[in-house]
Amino acid sequence: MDTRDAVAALAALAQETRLAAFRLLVQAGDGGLAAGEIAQALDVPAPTLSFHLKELANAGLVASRQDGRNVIYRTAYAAMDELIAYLTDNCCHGGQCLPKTAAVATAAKRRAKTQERQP
Amino acid sequence: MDTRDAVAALAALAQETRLAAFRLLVQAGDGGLAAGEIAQALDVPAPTLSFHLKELANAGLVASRQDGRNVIYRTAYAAMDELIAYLTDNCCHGGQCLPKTAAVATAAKRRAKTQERQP
DNA sequence: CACACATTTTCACGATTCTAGAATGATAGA
DNA sequence: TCTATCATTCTAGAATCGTGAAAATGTGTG
Repeated sequence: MDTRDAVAALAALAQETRLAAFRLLVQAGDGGLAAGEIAQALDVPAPTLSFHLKELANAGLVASRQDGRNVIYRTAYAAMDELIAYLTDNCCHGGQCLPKTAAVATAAKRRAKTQERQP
Repeated sequence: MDTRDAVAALAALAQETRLAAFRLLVQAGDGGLAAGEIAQALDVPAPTLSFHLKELANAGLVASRQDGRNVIYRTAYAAMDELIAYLTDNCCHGGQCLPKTAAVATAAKRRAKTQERQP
């Protein structure tokens, strides 16, 4: 994940409704949630939610699939993982944040070598 | 760190110039950097940088101190740690992101009990 | 095919954010 | 005190973002 992607992911999460929607999807797990369910749970008009889900999708943080006439959204854990790896690696130089987070920084570096997931 | 703080921190980092400044400060380490040095390094006009540094400071991600006629900024590692803890805890439910990041989630929970740093 | 329903797209408006020139405040040295 | 330097605040214009009504698209059912 490069800086451009990181800024996009951070911007996607830096909005109350979107963060709430994302957290809801994380809670929902791999099964995901229909757009309507999210809209109802968050008490947000459908068009507004659709706008935000699109933002999250553009940032690669969620994926969608059609299920009948519903659209099911689910979190893309890989993207979230990459974001956290970016933060621990670039913004916690040498694991200065917390001793325990240093372990992740190294995991992040290892991931960087493996590279290429989602095109 | 509650959701409000998390959104503020994410918003603070979700901007190219601010993320670049923050990364620079992380690289600089505990010694920090003068506002002018950052402005020069990033090739950004002083008023623009000042605006962004203020945003970072408001989000609690950086701290400043006066040193002669310079103002030295340094990263507030605790805040960054809390942000990462929030993300791993709330957006990687059960460490689904990556096996290795699960360790951090537990560290985050442990931190939550310890609580209270910076007022 | 016609209908009902879920979602997305389009559009317009107001609010917020980003940018940088000009002016102001603070500090050190002559 | 005067001057130079560094940083911030003031200000205004441009750009971006968030919102929700109305219309359009797609999907399953009768």
